[in-house]
Amino acid sequence: MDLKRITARDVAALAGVSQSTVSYVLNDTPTQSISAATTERVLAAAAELGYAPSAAARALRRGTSETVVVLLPEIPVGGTVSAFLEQFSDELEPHGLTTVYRRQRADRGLMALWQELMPAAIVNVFALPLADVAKIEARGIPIIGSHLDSPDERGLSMPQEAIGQMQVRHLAEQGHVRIGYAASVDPRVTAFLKARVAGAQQACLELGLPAPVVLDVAPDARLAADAVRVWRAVAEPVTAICAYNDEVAFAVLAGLRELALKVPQDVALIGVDNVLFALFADPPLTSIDIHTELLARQLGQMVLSRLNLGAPVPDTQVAVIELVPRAST
Amino acid sequence: MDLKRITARDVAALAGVSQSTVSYVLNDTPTQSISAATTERVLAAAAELGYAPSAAARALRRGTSETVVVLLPEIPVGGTVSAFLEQFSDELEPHGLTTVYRRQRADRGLMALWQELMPAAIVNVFALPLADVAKIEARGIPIIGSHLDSPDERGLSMPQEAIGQMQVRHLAEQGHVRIGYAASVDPRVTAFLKARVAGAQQACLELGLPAPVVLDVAPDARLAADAVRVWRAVAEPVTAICAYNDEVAFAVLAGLRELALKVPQDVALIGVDNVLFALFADPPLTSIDIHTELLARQLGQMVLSRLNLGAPVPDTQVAVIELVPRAST
DNA sequence: ACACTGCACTCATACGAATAAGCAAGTGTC
DNA sequence: GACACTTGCTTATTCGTATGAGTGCAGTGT
Repeated sequence: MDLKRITARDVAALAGVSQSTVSYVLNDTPTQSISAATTERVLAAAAELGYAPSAAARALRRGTSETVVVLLPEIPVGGTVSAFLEQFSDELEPHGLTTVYRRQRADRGLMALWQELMPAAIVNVFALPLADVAKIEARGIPIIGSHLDSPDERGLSMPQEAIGQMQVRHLAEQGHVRIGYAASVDPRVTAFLKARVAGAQQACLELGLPAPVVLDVAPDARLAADAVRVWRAVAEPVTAICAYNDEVAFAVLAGLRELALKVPQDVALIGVDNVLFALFADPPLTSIDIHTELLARQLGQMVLSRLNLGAPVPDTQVAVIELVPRAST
Repeated sequence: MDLKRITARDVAALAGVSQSTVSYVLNDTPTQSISAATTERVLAAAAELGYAPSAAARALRRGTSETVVVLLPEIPVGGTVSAFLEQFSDELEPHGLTTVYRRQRADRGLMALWQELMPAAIVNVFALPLADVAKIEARGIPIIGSHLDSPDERGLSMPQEAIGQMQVRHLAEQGHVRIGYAASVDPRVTAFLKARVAGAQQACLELGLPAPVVLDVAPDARLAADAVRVWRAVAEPVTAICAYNDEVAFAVLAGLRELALKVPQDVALIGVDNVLFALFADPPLTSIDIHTELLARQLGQMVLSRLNLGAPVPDTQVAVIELVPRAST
């Protein structure tokens, strides 16, 4: 069988040097100087044999792998988040880092994960046990993330509040006063929902508007129509609705259509995510575009800089969300 | 520093046995019998110390890791596919397998990947160099996948042709004869597009209908309207349109709206993916639901059975696509 | 009393790469 | 010409686990 693992020793034999030399050459070890001639011979031999170092052996020896673990909540995530994750892994790939997604099981703690995978870094999107975080960071493994519910958040904060604020501000600019908020009933997004609602409330407060009327809107046209009736039934009816995202906005739109309300004349509507479908809604749906590629780059840079693989992250906060005004407002 | 790696030797010391015994107990090694008392002591010690075996050391020793690599085409994928991938990794996780996604770079071949990661299995969604496949499978590493363009496909075949067929058959049942096909202009999906169009053509042939009129539809309402004009301009105008997916269908819908054509009276429309938005379209959009969770389970079972971790896959082909009829047809 | 067969362990080694330590040859210094 | 110092390598060891090859001991057969 011609299929044998090609090791550094094979490369060494072909190049006529020792295995150590191969390692020094391929890693460009700064503490060891190697002549140009030898370097070239080793590289040629490695290329000829198609040598690829074993990730396992390297990880074992170094005590840390080239893996970045992203800890996800137990519940699956959709569209925007998965696009973000994909782009994030694209950021790390050029630096030889492999991204691994892990649903954090309740029974296995952070320490077990560290021992098992020896990750180069850990990225989290929810709060972690602080004691474990401290221990692991003491070991030199950066933990980067957005602690949605922790006040002392370092690392990336997805601008959830800013989204709600931007929605309300846009509607206020159009002259709306009584604003409704269409909440998602999906339990997996409650953390995001809370933050966005809070942002909307804050913006109303700042602008001197009455607090937004928050109603749940299930993905069903008839139920959405019921919600719309509630918004319209009060003395000073709601004239503009912020939806948690474009899906909810579409449900509201269907509800409005059922009640023969005109958009935006009777009620204005704004979503979040700027999905392609928003462009083709009737009327086209105003939305908030979340630039996941920027967020991903930012998070990627944070990880890389903490691993000394990239430039330090500039402090400048780029605008990662953008209003996309269309006919629905 | 209280943060030291906990090794099998630590567990052994606490349980009063040798490191080998710990390994035998934890792996339930069939060739070695261990008394019940010792087993219990070891397990207790491991639990107390929070021991987790090092994936790297295990992979190095065994020559194969607990990683399943999914090879993706160079170009990013969206919605349905990423849902599928997520569900796929959920299938493998309970068996201790970690799923890793890799964009296959042109310069690094299969062999390099194998050497680097020593995967337990490889899953591919496009054709691979057959020579490398043979070599790696000879090494006992299953390669499972759908070779979209290879005739001898084993493993999973996403039923792309069946999708086009199902669309046409449904429209034919409604009495439509002249059928249009709205193609996506996105170059990253050409492989899927071709297969779906082929399925539609085949169905037309079988049903004795004229071949479908295939037109590109860019994500733009005006351009979509242009396409609709073409479909309607001929002597026997198209009365029903299959869209590549729901996004394209929405664009077509916007084009139809622009031309004040009634759906489904003037033109019927059917999409693919059954996104939530389809439910809220005006009129609600008939679509094809792809049961990604079933596909993912099927592929997961294939992998597990090839790794002798699960029951052999039953031959029964479950229906992974389903027509969701709504008002648009 | 003897070898003989499991049983339940321990010992020692290998996986492949990284790296500390060693070492020969050359280079410069006074 | 003896000294340290640098360059360019090699040798030996280590990471943590799995596993083949023993080893001691209780029980069984003759």
